Amino acid sequence: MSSINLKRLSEELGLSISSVSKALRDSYEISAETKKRVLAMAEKLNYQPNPFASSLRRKKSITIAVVIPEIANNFFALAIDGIQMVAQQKGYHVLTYLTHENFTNEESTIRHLQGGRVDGVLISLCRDTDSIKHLTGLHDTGIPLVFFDRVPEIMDCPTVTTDDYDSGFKATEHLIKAGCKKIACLSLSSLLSITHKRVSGYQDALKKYKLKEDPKLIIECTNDNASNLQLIKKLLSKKDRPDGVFSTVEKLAISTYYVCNEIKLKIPQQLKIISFSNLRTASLLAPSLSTITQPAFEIGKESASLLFRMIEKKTFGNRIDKIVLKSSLIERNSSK
Amino acid sequence: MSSINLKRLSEELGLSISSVSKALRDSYEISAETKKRVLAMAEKLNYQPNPFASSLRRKKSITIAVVIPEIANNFFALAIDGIQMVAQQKGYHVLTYLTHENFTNEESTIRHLQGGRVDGVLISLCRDTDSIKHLTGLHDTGIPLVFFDRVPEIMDCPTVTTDDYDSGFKATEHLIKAGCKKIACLSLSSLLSITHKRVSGYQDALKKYKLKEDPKLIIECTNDNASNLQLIKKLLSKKDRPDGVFSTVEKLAISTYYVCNEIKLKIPQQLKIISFSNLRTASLLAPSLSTITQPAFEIGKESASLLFRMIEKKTFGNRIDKIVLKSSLIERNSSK
DNA sequence: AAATTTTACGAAAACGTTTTCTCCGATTTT
DNA sequence: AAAATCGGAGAAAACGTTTTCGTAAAATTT
Repeated sequence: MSSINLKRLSEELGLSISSVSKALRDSYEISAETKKRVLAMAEKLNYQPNPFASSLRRKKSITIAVVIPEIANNFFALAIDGIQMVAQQKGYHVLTYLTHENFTNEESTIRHLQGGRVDGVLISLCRDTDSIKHLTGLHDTGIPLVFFDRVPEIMDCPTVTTDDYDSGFKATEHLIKAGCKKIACLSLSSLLSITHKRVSGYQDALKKYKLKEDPKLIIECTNDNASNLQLIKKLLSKKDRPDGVFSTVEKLAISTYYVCNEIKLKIPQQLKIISFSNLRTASLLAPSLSTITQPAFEIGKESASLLFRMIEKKTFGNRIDKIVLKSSLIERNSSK
Repeated sequence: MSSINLKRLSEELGLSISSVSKALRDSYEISAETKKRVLAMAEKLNYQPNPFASSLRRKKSITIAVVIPEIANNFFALAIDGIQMVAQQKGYHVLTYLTHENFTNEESTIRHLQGGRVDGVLISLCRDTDSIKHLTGLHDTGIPLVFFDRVPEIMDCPTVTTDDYDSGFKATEHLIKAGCKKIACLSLSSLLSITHKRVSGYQDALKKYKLKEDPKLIIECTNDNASNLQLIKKLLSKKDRPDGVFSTVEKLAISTYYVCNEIKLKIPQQLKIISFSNLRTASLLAPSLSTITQPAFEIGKESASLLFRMIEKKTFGNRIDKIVLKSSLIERNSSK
C-alpha cells in the first residue's frame, strides 16, 4: 500500500501541492530546476497519479468503451485489435462489454455508460436490437458514439461499415456464374442492417440473372447453434434442396460444412458455398471456403480514429461521417 | 449535457445531499417513504452517479484489468469470454490491454495500473518476458494479481493453468503410437512456462519410448509469421525430415499446414501433426487436425473467480491458489 | 413528568487532483 | 526613484461522492 500522492510528494520536496502538480504537468509557471527536482522525486517514490481524482477534476476519463455482441468471433476479435491499436497510441484505456446478442444487456450497458465513465463509445448492435431508444440517452449526454458493422438503419449517426449490398450481390453472382440455379441465403436477424443489405444484394443478383426468388430459401437463423444445425439440415435434406448457399455470417457456413459432412453432401459438386468470413483457416478447409472477407482490423482502426476525431472535436460542426470500406471476394474450392 | 448530480437531485427534492446519497444506497437512516421519493426522482431525471467521484471516495474502482499478448487468437478470445462472464455477474468493468508479445508494452501497462485504476489484474505473460520485476511494484501496492496460462515459473503467485506437461507427453506419445519415429516440436519462446512444460512432456515421452532426442528438432519460432513459415519449410524440406510434428501453439500448426500444401507433403501419410488448439474448424480442415484443446473459457472463468475471491478477501491468509485444469486430446485425421 | 432511546435527517470533512487567483520579491520600464 | 511587469510559487476552491458526526423531534422507558 504505497499510495504516494501529491501531498506526500510535496512534503518530501518542501513545496506546495499545487506547485508539484504544475511541475508534473510541465507548467510554464514552474522553473526548470524545480521541475527537475519534482520529476526526480516522483520517479524515486514511484508516484502514480490517482486516475479518479484526475478524471473527476478534469471531467475526462481517457477511456473509451467498446460494446460488441461477442468476442469469440474472428471479425470482432480483429476489430478490437484495430481499436486497441489506435486507443493505445492515443494513451486511452479500453473498456469492453459483451452483449451476447441480448438486447437487455445492451440496454443496461449503455445506461451504465451514461455516468461519464468513458469519453466515447464504439458499438456494434446485437441481433435483437429493434429500437435505438436506449441510445438517445447516451447521445443526449454528449458522449460521442460511433457504430461499426452492425449499425442502425434509421438514426443519423456516424458509422463505419463495409459495402454489404455489393458484397451480397457479388457473392450471389459468383454462385450463379459457377452454375447454381437455386441459391439459399443464411442470415442472422432481419433486424440487422447488415442482414438487410446483404440479403438485398442477394435478391437483386437473383433478379438480374432471372432466377426466381423463393422466400423459403432465405433462412433466418437463431442465436442457438444446435437449432441452426437443424434448420440447415432440414433445408439441405429436402428433395428440391438448393445447389448453392450464400451465408451472411461465418458461423452459419461452418454449420453448413458440418451438415454436409453429416448427410454426405459433396461440396462443391452438389452444393456450392460462399460466406462472409474472417477465418484464417478458410483456405485449409475441406474444401477450401470461398469468402467475402471484411477488413475487420481496418474497420476497428477507422472506427476508433473517427471516434477520437469526435472526442477531440476535430470533426467540424454537426457533420456526420459515414465511412464505407471494401470487402474482398476470395474464390476458393467451395464454389468451384 | 444533462449532468444530473446529487446536488441537483437534492435541490429538486428539498433534501440534503447526504440524505439523497444515503437514500440511493438504501441506508437504514432514511425512511422508507423518503427513499421512494428519491428513487422516483432519480429515475425521472435519469440520474447516473459519477463513477470517478465514487471511486475516489471509496477507493474502489469496480474494475479489473486483463493483460494478454493478443486478442485475435482463439484461446485468448475464449478466455476473455469467460472472464467477462464472471465480471459482468459481479457488476465489474473490464479493461483490456494487449501487449502484442512485447515486453516493453507489458511493462508500461503494468506501471499504469499501479495508480489504482483497477481492483485486480489478470495477466498472461508475453513471449519475451524474462523477468517479473515489473510485477513486484504492482504486487507491492496490494492489488490482487492472477496469472493464467502463461505464468511465471519462479514467483509464488496465484495461477490458473492446464496440465501442460501431461498434454505435451500425451500428444507426443500419441504420435509415437501412430508410428512416428522422428518427431519435431514447434514452440514459442523458451522463456514461457507453457513452452517449457509442454516441451518437457515431449522430451520425456521420447525418452520413455527410446526415441533419441535431437535438439535440432525443437524449433523455437519467432513472433513473425513469415519467418516461421521459412523455419518450418526448411525443417520439412530436409532429406531427413521429421515424420511427425507436435505444435505447442495453434498458429504454428496452421503454418505447418500451409507449408505442407506448398511442398506437397501429405498429411498424415508423410507427416503426422498434433497441436494445441482451440480452433472451431479443427475437424473441418483437410485433413482434420488432431488437437490438445484447452478449456479456454473455463480458464477465464476460474481465473476471474479466483481474482474476485482475492479482491473480496475471501481467500484466507496468505494462501496462494494454483488451479490446474485438464486439456483434452482429440484424435483426428492429421495423426492417423 | 423526566430521562432515555430511536428515528430521520443535515453539516461538513474527506478522497487526490487541477486550476484560478493571489502574492511577493526581483527585474524592467517610465 | 516610482511605477509597472514578470517569474515563481502558494492558498484555496472545485470536481461529485461517501461517511462520520451531530442534532432536533418523536417515541419509548423509567
